[in-house]
Amino acid sequence: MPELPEVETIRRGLSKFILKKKIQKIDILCDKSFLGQPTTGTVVALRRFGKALVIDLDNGNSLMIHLRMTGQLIYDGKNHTDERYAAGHPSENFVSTLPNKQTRVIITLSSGTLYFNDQRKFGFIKVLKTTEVENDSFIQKLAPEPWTMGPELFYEKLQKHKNSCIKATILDQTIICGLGNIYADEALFASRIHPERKSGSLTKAEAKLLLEAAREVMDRSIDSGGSTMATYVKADGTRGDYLEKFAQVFRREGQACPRCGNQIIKIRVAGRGTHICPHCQEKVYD
DNA sequence: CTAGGATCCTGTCAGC
DNA sequence: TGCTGACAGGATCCTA
Repeated sequence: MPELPEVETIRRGLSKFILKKKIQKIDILCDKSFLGQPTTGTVVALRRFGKALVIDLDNGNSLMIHLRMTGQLIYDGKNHTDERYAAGHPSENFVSTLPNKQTRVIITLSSGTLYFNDQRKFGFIKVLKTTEVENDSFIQKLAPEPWTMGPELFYEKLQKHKNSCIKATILDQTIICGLGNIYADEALFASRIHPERKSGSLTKAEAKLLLEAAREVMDRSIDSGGSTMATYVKADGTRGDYLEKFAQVFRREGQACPRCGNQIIKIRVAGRGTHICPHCQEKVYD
């Protein structure tokens, strides 16, 4: 669920609450959700690699966290009058009482508690040596993010995967890193490209437009504190408002296209729900 | 090697 | 009300 902008929002927000605090105890409520041996240590840094968050400790260990579809990180102050910062999968009940049915890991800090909730158990926390983080198989395979990838390289990559749908291609984190289902749809709409176009059919100009659109939609989301769904809340408990304010097509099927007024429709591409304006995003060239 | 589909898991919602 | 199937802001594994 959380895509790059949400994880970046979490990284920034959570830093305020857990930096310099010591992990005193880790309780694992679901074995599948925690890989490696629990560790203690003081939080010295929060880093992000694509959609993965890494918490570095002063004892040489790091916690790599991937929220996947339904993960959520919630910081709760010592008593419930303190700040609470929740981010990830949007869900009111995730935040209401803690721990709850979806709580998988509880990290007790020198002050406050960090809860890892995850309805579908796809996400995980993994203990790694700090020196090995960048060698982790997932992190190691990540492609550059849209801001650091040049349009020429992006175009080359599209040619290499010329027979797959452009949407599937930009969702592949080993090709370009950071986009998920929301921002893929938004970037394709912004650049007027139909998600089912073969990647190899994009012109150099279109590839450049798409890359720039990816940067823009994610910049905008980070600036507004991530996106919102019924259950999404930011790290400080306030809601991100990307979907409400900025999303043009995602989850807007049946509504009028903000650009041309035609009706936005929902289709299925690369196994994912996909939102397009069939008028703005013509399926040409195939 | 690429491309597409199934799969991990829990919960919710639409349609009988 | 109760059942059923589809679907979900992700990534990996298996197959052809």
